[in-house]
Amino acid sequence: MTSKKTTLPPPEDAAAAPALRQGFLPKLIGYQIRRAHARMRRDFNQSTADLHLGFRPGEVSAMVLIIENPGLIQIELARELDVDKATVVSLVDHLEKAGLVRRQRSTKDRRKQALLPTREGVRMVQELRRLTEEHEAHYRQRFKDGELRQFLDFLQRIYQNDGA
Amino acid sequence: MTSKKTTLPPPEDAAAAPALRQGFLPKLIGYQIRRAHARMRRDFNQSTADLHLGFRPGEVSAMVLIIENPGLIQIELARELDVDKATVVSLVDHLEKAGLVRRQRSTKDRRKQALLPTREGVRMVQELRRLTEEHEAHYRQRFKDGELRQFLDFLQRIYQNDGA
DNA sequence: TATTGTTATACTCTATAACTATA
DNA sequence: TATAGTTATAGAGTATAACAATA
Repeated sequence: MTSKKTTLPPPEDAAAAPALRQGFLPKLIGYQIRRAHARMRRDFNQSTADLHLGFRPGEVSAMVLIIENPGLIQIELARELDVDKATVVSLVDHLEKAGLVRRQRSTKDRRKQALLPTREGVRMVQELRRLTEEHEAHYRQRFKDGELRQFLDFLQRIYQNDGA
Repeated sequence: MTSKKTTLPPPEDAAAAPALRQGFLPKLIGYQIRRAHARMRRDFNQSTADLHLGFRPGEVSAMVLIIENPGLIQIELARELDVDKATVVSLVDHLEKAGLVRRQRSTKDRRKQALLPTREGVRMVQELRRLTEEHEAHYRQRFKDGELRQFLDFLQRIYQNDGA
């Protein structure tokens, strides 16, 4: 799937080790979700690096949100991404330097920075979308249609904190 | 659930914003898993911080694996945690300084460092287990029994990379 | 006073590369 | 030569605190 140039050991080389006892870990949502996330993130980063794109998951999300909601202000982006406003500043700095978005002070409320995609930004998201879908396909194929819908729903239940 | 002392915006304050358009993001496993993981990790860290324990998810996993497999060597721990061996060195350093594990050179193969829990380590894991189960309960309650089993199975499908 | 954005700073997590010692 | 562990270093990702401009 990806070109492995790392020093990481081959994961789950079935014949290699006699399988460790994991105690109560496998029953923990937190444990399983951490491993699954780390696996996907590493694969994704490797994929973008292979194409000399160097985009990270959070940047793709931000670009999509800006394109879908042109004029989005930074504080709203922070809320949507569930990160601090200071984190968004450096994220947008990076996207702006790459020529993918531009900031525009709101004339109504001059505290606000509206975010707008550039033409290059729109083009890049199209490319990143193709890459992302390709990456996703490797994982989606492990699920039947109904299972995928349910999996996404389960993940959303974790994110939504009303029940907590 | 946790004492919020951060500057993060209140997440999902339903009445606050008119809900952004998310484009294709919600259909992405990668997007949903990233958000879900970030939410759980933040809550967990906050919980341990509140108790002045300061343990992170990866450390709990490592401690459980060492207790369940006394004499585990570092390279095996790295493989199980799916991280580089250098990462394990600093992880074990931390646990050793906290008095929870000790290293013991293998006499058979003096390259290997066997990891053994201290009495204090065993005691700490009992405490961390209680904390972890309490933390998990907030999320588990959003799932029926069958759903939880299926959710854990789905997450494992992501982690296992044979199908990729 | 409260909000938006910014800067400065720091901490966690993790990887890579180069090294030592052992096999 | 290959493996286990270590050290040094660096980068991504994120948070906190203090601040300026604006409301």
